[in-house]
Amino acid sequence: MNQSSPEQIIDHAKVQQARRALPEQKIIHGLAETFKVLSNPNRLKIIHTLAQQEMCVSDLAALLDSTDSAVSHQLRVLRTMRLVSYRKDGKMAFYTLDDQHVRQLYDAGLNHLYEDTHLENKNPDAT
Amino acid sequence: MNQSSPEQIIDHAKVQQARRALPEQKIIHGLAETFKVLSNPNRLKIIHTLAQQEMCVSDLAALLDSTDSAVSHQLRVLRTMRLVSYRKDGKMAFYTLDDQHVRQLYDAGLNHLYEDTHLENKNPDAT
DNA sequence: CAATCAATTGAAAACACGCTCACATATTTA
DNA sequence: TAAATATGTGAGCGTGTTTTCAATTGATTG
Repeated sequence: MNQSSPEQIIDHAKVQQARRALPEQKIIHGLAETFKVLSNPNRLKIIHTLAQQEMCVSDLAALLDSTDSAVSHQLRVLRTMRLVSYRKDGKMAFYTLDDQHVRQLYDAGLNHLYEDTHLENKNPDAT
Repeated sequence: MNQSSPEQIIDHAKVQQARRALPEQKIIHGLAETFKVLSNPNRLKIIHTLAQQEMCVSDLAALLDSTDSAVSHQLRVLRTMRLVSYRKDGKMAFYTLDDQHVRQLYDAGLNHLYEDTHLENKNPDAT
């Protein structure tokens, strides 16, 4: 926080009105968290892929041209946020996307980007 | 990139199919950029506020309980991404949101978060 | 013109992120 | 049981992001 604020407010009424219009801190922070998880290319690819099918760690690593370890770390992030779930089969772990609202945000982002970029949507993933 | 990948692929066909299903790098990176700008609480508040009304730098600083300088730096980020525009009036600068698609993503995020919060607060504990 | 004020800027500090590396764990196979 | 395999984890390193701080710019005011 900023205890010492010698900053000059220009329009008190406007600031107060805007303050009332803001969502609570809890909501804003949750929202930032949600968008942050979508702000990394490799996590986006994981989300995109696991939205369509389950996949094990080493195949994801191959897909992302990354290492098992790096992918495992990312999956832990997604697990902690309860965005993915997995089933164990022997020594392997098959992950799937387990959060509909993140998927919808991902799709919304994709659609807007395609509109803006004037590209054709080459991804018939409207399941 | 990862040139030396001694990692073992389990299901070649699945990896290849998933690779074809991925959007191009350019799209994925743009998407990550878009979400990244929404991944910071103060930027979210700025976006929320400027979507409703114009506001000058020092009032935004008061609203966010931050400093003029910090806010100015954030506004530069948003300006660079062409998400906000501003008009100068004397020594003051009044900013407004100038990107409809980021606003829609913000709203989509908010809606989903509210939905989720309402749903998950229902605790079916009493059986 | 000097003082004041809103805003901006550059550099550095403070902090957060993502990867690698080495090792641990658990399961299967020889 | 020993070796191999798939995954998970903690520490540490390089990098990027956000804030702070001091200084600057440009516009107003006394």
